[in-house]
Amino acid sequence: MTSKTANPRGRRKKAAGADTQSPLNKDAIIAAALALIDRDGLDKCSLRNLASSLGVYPTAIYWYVSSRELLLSEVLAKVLEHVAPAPAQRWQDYLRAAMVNCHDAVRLHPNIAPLLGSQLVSNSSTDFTLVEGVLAALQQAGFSGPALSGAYNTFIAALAGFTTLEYAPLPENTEAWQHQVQESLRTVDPQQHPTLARNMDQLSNRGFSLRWQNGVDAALDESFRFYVDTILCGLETLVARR
Amino acid sequence: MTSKTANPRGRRKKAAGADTQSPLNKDAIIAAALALIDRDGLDKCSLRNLASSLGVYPTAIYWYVSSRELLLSEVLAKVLEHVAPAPAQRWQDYLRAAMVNCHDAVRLHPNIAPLLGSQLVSNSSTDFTLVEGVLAALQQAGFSGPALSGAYNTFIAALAGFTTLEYAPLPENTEAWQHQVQESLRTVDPQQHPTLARNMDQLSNRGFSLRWQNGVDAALDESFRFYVDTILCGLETLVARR
DNA sequence: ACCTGAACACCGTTCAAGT
DNA sequence: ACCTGAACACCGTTCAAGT
Repeated sequence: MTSKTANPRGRRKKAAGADTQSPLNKDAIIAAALALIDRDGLDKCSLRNLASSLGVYPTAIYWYVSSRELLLSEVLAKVLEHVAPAPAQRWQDYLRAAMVNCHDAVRLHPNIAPLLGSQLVSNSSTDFTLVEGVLAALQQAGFSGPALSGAYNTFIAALAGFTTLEYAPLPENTEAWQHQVQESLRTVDPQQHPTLARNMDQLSNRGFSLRWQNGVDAALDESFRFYVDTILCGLETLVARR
Repeated sequence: MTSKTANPRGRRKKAAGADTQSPLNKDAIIAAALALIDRDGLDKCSLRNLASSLGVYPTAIYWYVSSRELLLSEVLAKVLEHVAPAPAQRWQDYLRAAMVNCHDAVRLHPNIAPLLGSQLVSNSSTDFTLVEGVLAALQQAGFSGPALSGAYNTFIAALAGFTTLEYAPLPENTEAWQHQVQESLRTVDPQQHPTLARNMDQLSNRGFSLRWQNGVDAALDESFRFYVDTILCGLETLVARR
């Protein structure tokens, strides 16, 4: 790699996998950050690595973005750009589509999963499309007043919950840690944990906290469908009780 | 503060809020880490700050703990130590108690919330008490085979989901950011987002992604009860359909 | 066995300076 | 307006050395 200071013309440096040397702008920074996250993971997306991939000095990024935290929240917003579904006849279809869209979006960029659990709250992108859509669907379902906000928070939590866990990064000790988990599952005491022992074949590497791979290597699509059904059935039943 | 190198006797240094100078051990390290997280937040819990609070050199901690990541997962395990409820007659009561216990545990240590979303998966503490209890409850409910693992993953995801979001850390710009959120809520277009506009008084600072405070300053207890009801109703309805 | 102390390879962010 | 370049105050982790 060439030295950073050996750049006498002041021209944009050419990094290894750098994109075009077009003028820097916010969208290009966000796109490059997402590419870096997809390739190397969330904590490898430092401002220094990001700047290097863009062929600029680290501090140049601060002209367009005020902090790493806000940059990452914009990356998440970009990933979730199109999760708000098209209007649907049945409110159940709208909510189901939102959950599936969110799941699909994160599956394409699994390394942003930790952001889903901690930044979805502070989205604030003034884009209330999904918020309005979910509220309208829940109101159509029959929720109003305090129950509407309860149902809304329930749904948003459900939207993030499963997917956050499914793609949560597992320890990097891929060698030792994986065998340790497998060993602890193999030595489960059937006296002490009978239900676990009896269903081990179904749960091994498929159940949360019983896995040594995450959703990238061991998808949980069947459980996700069950999860979506549970949320929608729960909302249906609750609204019928009023 | 006294210099770190001015410690000629080799005695334990006395830090500002340090505990007893008892011999270092894993439990003391975990307890000190949790105290530091409670006081200053998750990312202020560096090995260096932690060591300083224990009156030792940063690298001393590595004798007891192999990495910061595993230390934090042990801190989470300690916080969730007693979430597994006592056996209950009705499976619904067991699952509800587990969710309430988890919520209560995190409420006491809200700054660990991000760990809940990303480390609960890799618990691996060989403590399968909760896993077995949840599986037994779901089997008692009537789930078996693939549906059991679907129900299990659904419940674990539900266990972490709401609480993770409720206590997720919001941007530190408490001055500017809070007003920005409030302003964007005040200027919501009733034409474009009618349901949101009509229910703004219920949702302002109470709805996810419509808040400028997190669960510490603005609890969401009512929504949480709604959420628990939704999960349990959903599972009840799904099992009845089989 | 347990801890010190130096060192390595990083971080995010601020700020003055260039063009 | 936009970027460079140096600097500040940090990081996690490794490893040799002490006791």
